[in-house]
Order: sequence, then structure tokens, then C-alpha cells
Amino acid sequence: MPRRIASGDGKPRPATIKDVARHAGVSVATVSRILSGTYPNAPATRSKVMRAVRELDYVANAHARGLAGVRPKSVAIVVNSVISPHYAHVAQGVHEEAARAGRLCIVGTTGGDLERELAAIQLMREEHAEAVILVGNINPDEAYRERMAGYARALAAAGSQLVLCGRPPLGPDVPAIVVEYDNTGGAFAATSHLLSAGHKRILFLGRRSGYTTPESRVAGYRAALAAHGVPHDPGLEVDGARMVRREGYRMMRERLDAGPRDFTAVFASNDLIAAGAREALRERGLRIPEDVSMVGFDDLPPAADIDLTTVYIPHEELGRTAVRLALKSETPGASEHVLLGTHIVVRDSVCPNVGEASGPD
Amino acid sequence: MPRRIASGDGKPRPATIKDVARHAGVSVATVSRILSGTYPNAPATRSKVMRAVRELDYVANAHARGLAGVRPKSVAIVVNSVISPHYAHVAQGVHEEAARAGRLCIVGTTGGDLERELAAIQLMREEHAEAVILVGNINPDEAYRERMAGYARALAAAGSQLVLCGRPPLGPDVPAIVVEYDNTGGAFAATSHLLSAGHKRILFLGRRSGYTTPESRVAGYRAALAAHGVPHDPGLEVDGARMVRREGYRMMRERLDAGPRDFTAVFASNDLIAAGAREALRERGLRIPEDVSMVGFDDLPPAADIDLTTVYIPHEELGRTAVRLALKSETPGASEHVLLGTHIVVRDSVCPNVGEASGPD
DNA sequence: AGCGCATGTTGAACCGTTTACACAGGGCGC
DNA sequence: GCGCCCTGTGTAAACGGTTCAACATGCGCT
Repeated sequence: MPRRIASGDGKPRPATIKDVARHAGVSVATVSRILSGTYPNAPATRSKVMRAVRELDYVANAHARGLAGVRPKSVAIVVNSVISPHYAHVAQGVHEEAARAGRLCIVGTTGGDLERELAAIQLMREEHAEAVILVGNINPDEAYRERMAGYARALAAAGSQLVLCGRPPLGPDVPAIVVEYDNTGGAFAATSHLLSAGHKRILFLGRRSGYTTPESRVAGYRAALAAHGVPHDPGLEVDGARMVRREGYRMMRERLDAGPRDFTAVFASNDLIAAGAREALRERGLRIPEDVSMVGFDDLPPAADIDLTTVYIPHEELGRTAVRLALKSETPGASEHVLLGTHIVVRDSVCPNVGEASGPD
Repeated sequence: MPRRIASGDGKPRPATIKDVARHAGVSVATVSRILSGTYPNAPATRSKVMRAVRELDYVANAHARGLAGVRPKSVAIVVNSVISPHYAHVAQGVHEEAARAGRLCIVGTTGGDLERELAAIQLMREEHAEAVILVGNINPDEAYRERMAGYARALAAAGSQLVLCGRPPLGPDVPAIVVEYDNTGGAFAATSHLLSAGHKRILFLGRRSGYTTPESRVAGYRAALAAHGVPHDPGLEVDGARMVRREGYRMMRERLDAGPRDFTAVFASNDLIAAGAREALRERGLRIPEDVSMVGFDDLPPAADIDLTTVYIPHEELGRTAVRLALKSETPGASEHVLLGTHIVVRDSVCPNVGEASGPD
């Protein structure tokens, strides 16, 4: 039967620690200590207080507690969008680990806009979250680096740990924990998989100059070609705008419209691109893997549905690691760099090359 | 060049409003008023203060502000999981509308566990969020209703608006805004679509007794059968445990293993179930829509990939509406009930029935 | 008995804001 | 020239917790 304290005008008002103290016949200090559980206390007092808490349905005011110097038990995460599967999975990992540690999550979305990201960080700074986790791909020019470094230092000064998740470090003198995954290695493995099946003309779908994630994947692609002694044709690298399904469709469609097919395999920079490209191929009557081999990246839901060989990245583990490292470091200015592994997941989207499209020569 | 105030031991400490006041040569009240922007102030003072704010890189302490009686600009949302597409889309709507209104989002996840949901609400109560939005399916027994009603009243007393999103009202005397979507109507339309194509033996895949969402969908299914004068065979309703893909696979697989096929069409209680069932059918060499017609529910990503006719529900609109209504109501104890429409999305998963499987008679 | 010590409890200061109230000074009507 | 209002600013009291230093109390020891 939760009772509530009546103020002057009879409106219910949430009980405060003072109400509990009065109700239990002890001081506020005693109530505070018993509730925090970190000080010795007499069992009799303890049960009196707990009864008062129950009867008044008391919950502590997080603002008062935060103001009194107790770091709020919260973790902030800033993502591009909560719909995008990669971000959602990372966020899931963050939530899991945060829940395990009794923290709640503050989530900000940016829609990919840098200004909104910075604004979100500012808000998180006001909230004094224990950790601020920035996740995802970014286009790091010099101005960005400069401003972000300023924000990083401000967060450290405010006692919040900054974590960059799937994003390169800001610099040696900027305090931040960095949790990345191996884009280049994954792309190397994926490309090698196609090369081993005899493919030499491999379309790279979804290059995006200036953005770190697609660039690392291009780098792995090129490295694999070089390692296998296959000549690199820049004409096989197709630029994309946004890394979404319809963009994959558009790129493949335009490629097929532009002239005779000059590739036997496709390495899509992510699974959504792959799904879109697959649709464009199907419209031309080209089947995967019989006519065209394809490998994706991310191992997200569409991949299993369309039997796509792809590169698994530990989405949730990224989020979990971010939280774990952030909460572990008691000094908020910590710097650390972790690289999580990726590995190829083989499904049914690659066939041995029978050598039809051999390139423009 | 953000400067930071040095405390005794030389460690940087975030600037407070006092530092700003001292730096600008005015009182803290003046700084507060100028920053809040709601009081008259002299331009000269204003620019002095703004300069000090910039130079010290001052951001207000959200805890102090909250304690001083200003309702924090935040909205809390409690979901089952942030990966699940439906929840993610609702959350996206919440984020959008919250961002538009300058609010940040606190997100709690429950994993479908009622205790964790209640614990999350308790945390949100401590945080004094403007609104607490509970989203999703639930199994409402009497004990649940009782406890949740208590929490609802506590939230109202603390000045937070409770919103139930895609979940039935708690009762006439419990303060909450309810935003639902038309499950029954959508299921009626989906079933009617199959009936109109001549199907009479329609398998309902994914009944889950006690849970509100699947139950409303079953209700729509039965109503459509009745409206078309088609006899209702309870044996065609298959129970499911969790509403996920593998469960859809399992249900269909067991059904096919159990004996000769006694249905010509399937109404899956959501798209994931549909995708799983489709896989089981494919393993038996049964194609959609040539051999079996199928309709899903939700219109989430897998649906488009597998050309599934399904029922669209306004996921994001649910979230947006929840936030909009919650912020609109100035009195936190408001009650309201909104029902958003659903509609069928026709793709390529239904064929006219040629009348092979006619049932057990 | 007097002492030190461990154990529990209390009063009060403090955290950083907002805001009610007081007040200073200038312009204006009388 | 006096009182009045208006504008802008300052002073100080909340807000609801935590925690430090101080203080009772009971106990075993010398």
C-alpha cells in the first residue's frame, strides 16, 4: 500500500529522504547510509528504515544524488540511427553490458550529421554520464579532428570516459578508448575467398572516399589482389553515396546498363549493398552464385535470407567491450586501443569462375 | 581555446556558473537568467556573459538544474530489445520526435522480462523523465495489472507522463496515454485477402495465448473467417513460443512432418515467423506463392526481401505519436487512447487457390 | 574506576542551479 | 522635485541527496 506524503494543497508529492527519516524516527544521514549499504548499521534500525521506504514508496532523486557528487550510473551512446542493424546490434551489446552493471543507457541519434553528434556529446556532458560511446563510421577531416579533440578533453575533465567504437583514434594526446574491428583483414579474407575460386575481375561495390569504414574495406580488397598477383583495375571500384540497399541496387543497375559485364564476382562493402545489387542482377536474369559470385560484409539479417557469404563482425561484442573497458578504467582520461577480429561466414553465393568475363583487353 | 578552472591540486575541473559569473563580473543569477533567455537583460551584460561561457567552455550541470526544479528535458523508453526491428522502428520514431523537441532519450531494455521492466520504470522514476514510454506486447494477468497500476500512479505523482505503446490500457482509473495500432483490423484484412483468393484452409501460425498482440491478430483472423462464412477449424491455429524466425521454421516443419498438408495458405502472425515458415516450406520443395500462399504482419525488412504480402503497421508513427502526446499534455496524469490504422501491402506471395487441399473430411 | 576502542547515529556543510524578493537607478508625469 | 514604474541586477533560500567530523553508547581491558 504505497502511501504518499501530502503537501499543503493536498496534491501527492513523492516522498523524500526526509520523509523516510521522520517516518522511521531516525536522521536523514542514517537513511542515506543504510540505503547505500556501504556503512555499518544496526539490524533494528535497518529494518525500521526499510519498512518506511516501502510504506512511503520512496525512490531516491537521481538529480540530488548526482549533485551530491555521486557519479550517476548511466552510460551514453551516440549512434547514427537506431534502425540501422549494425548500430542496433552494437547498441544491444551496450545495453546488455550496461544492464549487467546496473547502469541505464542514454541514447542519442545523429542521422549521420556531425553537428548533431557534437550537440549530442554536449548534452551527454551535461548529464555527466560515466561513459560516452560514439559508434560508427565517420568522415574525419582536420576540422573534425580538432573539434572532437576539444570535446574529448572536456569530457575527460568532466569525468566521463570517451569511447570510440568502430572509428579510428583521434590522436595520441587525446584521451579516448578505441574499440575497432578488423575491416581490412575481413575485406582481405573476403576478396581472397573470391580469388581462390578463380575470380580475377571482382567488382568492389560501395567505395566511399573519406569515410573510414569503406576505405579500410577497399584497402583490404586491394591488398588481397596484390597478394594474389592479380592486377588492380580502378575501374572495378564503384563509388556509393549512402551505404543502403537502394544504393546497391542503383550502382549495380547503372553498371549493367553501362555496357557488357566485365566482372565475374562482386565484393559488396556491406550486406545491404549486396542485397540491392542482387536484386538488380536478378532483374537482368543473372543468378547468384551460378552467374555471378558475391560476398558481402557485416553478416546482418539480410545475409542469411539471401544465402550470402559475408564477413562476420562482432557487433554486440563491440558494444559490450566498449562498456566493459569504460567502466573498468577508474581514471576517466584513459586511452586504450582494442582491435576485435572478423571472420568470413561461408554460405551459398560463390561459385568457381569458369572464365567468361575476362576484362577489357 | 577552452580554458578550464584549476582547483587546488591543479586538476582541471569543469567550470560552474560561479566561475562564469566571476569571470564576467556579474552575479550567478544574472548568468542563469541570461542563459535561460527568459528574462530581460542588457545587451552589454549579455555579451560579457556569453564570452565568459565560451572562454570557460561552460555547460550547465543537468543534476543541479533538475534539482532546482526544472524538469529535465528527457524522454524514457522501455523496450524488449533494441535489435528487434519493430521495437527499433518505434524507438526511431521516439528519437526523432524527441530530438525535434530538444529532448534526449533514456532507453531501457527488458528482454521481455516483466521484473526487468518494472525495475526499469523504477530507474526512470529516479531520473524524473518527462515521459516514460512502455512499448510492446505483454502478458497482462491480474497481478501485473495491479502492480503496473501502482507504478503508473507513482509516475504521475512524480510528474512523469506514462505512455503505453502498442499495449492495452491498464484501466479507467489509471493515468496513462495509450497509443495502439489496429491489430485486429489488420489481421481481418490480411485474412480476407487470402479468402478472396479462394483459400478456405488458412493456417494461422504463431498464436500465443495470453499475449495481447498475437491474440488480437487471431481475433481478426477468426472474424474474417466468420464474415466470409468459412468454417473455423481450431486445428489450423498453431501455437508459438517466441515470435522469431526459427520458431516460424519449427512450427511449419512440425506441421509438415505431422501428416499430409491440410492448408493452402498461411497467415503468419509476423514477418519473421513468415520467413522461417517459408524456409521450412522450401526445404519440402514447396514454393510461395505457387504451392502455398502466405501473408505476414508488420512489414519489416524481411518482408520486402522475400516478396511477402503483409500488413503495414506505422511503427515510427507510434513512437512519434507517443512522444507528441506525452509532451503536449502539461498535466502529467493525462489519459488518452489513440488507435492508429494498419493496411495491407500487396507483394507477390498470394495465388488464387486451385482447390487441392480441401481439409479433413 | 578510568580508559580506549569499536559501533551507530547525528548535525551540518556542500554539490550547482533556479527563482522569489529586494533593490538601485533612470525616465517620466504630476 | 517628488513619487512611481520599469528595467536590470544582486542576495539568498530552496531543491534532495551524501558525507565528514563529532558525538553518544556499550564493552573489555588495565
